[in-house]
Amino acid sequence: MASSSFQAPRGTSDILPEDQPYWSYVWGTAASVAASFGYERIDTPIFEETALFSRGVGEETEVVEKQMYSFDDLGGDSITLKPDGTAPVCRAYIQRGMHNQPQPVRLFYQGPYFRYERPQAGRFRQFHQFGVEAIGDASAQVDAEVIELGWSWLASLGLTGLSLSINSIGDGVCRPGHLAKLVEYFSEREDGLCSDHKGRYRSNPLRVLDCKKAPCVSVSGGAPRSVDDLCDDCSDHWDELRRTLDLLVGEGALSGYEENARLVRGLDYYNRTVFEYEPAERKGQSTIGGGGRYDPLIEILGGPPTPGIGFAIGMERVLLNLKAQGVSVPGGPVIDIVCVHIGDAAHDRMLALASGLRATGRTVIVAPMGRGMRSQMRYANSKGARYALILGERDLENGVATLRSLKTDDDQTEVSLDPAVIAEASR
RNA sequence: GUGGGCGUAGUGUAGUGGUUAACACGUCAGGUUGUGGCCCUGAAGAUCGUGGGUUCAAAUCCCAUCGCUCACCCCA
Repeated sequence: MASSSFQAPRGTSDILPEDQPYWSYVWGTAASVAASFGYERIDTPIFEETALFSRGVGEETEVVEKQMYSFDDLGGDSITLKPDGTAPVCRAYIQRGMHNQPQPVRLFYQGPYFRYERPQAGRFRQFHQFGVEAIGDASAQVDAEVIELGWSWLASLGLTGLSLSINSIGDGVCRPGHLAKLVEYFSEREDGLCSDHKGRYRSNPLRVLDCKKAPCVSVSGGAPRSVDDLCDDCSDHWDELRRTLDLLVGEGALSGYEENARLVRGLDYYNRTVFEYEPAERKGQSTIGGGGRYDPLIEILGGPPTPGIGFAIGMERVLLNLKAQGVSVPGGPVIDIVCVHIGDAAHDRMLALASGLRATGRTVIVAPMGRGMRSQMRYANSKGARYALILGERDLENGVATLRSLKTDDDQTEVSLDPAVIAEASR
């Protein structure tokens, strides 16, 4: 590996052919599970106006403050590679007038996201998410539907040992009061907080609850819980959510859930319901996906007041766990036939046969030029081909070729130089 | 942004001061006349991440730097 050669940028990776079966399995399953819930695919641009994120995700979030890939384009506009999927989808909802469709509008998406961070296991600068948004319905039943959808996908992939945590963080009515109580609680116990949060609990007390360091964990254990401070509306919503989830658990659609008062989310747009999916092994990243309700967001982005809820699940994290659990996925493409040719005339004739065979649906490779027959046969074998189709000068005169099976010993037949015949023989 | 570990052919490794840096897998070419897998032979492929220092002598010791990786933070 010469140091002068290029490398993929830090935190990015190539998805090599050997990995593609995993990706298409996971992608494909996501699309079909989402479709089975009546969700429709949407693709938004890779980049958006910077302000969409600073306003939508929140000026003071970690993501906006120090993780965005932003730049001025040649026209002088500030552009940002999307760090998040929800804000762009909401932008599209507003811009494309989706409030004129039957509500809620159910959408799903999959694609790359960008955050400038120090990479580690399951965390990259370019990563991929499968996400879902249900916009235009404030009921707790939609929360449960979204939660079930994500769970259903993860389970259908073959992942085991997953867990689901839920919480309610209140809304504009009750959250201010709760935050004030939290600040008061922490101010009385400031000495017990970890060094990171001693001075910072005032600006964002919720962060302390999320802190995994021993001091903060023990202090926040007794902290006021947001679910205890919910206003009537939020409280009803919370009760209704749990009732619906219990129903789903009873039906076996969910294996269970945990109420976690310490669960908060790092993006500002969340309110009421928040949730996370956690993998069996807590090595590396402890969350493979999460989401929540974001009722204020559409209005913040300039649309009519419209409730919404969604989740995003990290593809790389799903794949990490899939591989760790040894889940097997459908294999990649199989080469049906490698065309082995002896002599230029045979090669030229092979080209026509190969296209004819491809037209019948066969996957065909013509062996490399300039190699002996033995070498071409070895090539065919190492490509894992099912058959070698052998054509030499002698055969040209006789109008036949040899179709040799590479999966069974000494199994070959003569075939005429007709794609339909060869396709049939290589069934 | 903070800390730990690691950097030798495409991949995985050996080599801890001394002649042309080794092995396996992989790649390519051969093993007689038109046939793969196993086996055999051969070839290509590494300025030992980079720069500097110590030494008669450095992949090997020291320093710096870059990169990779793991963790913290945060999140998917």
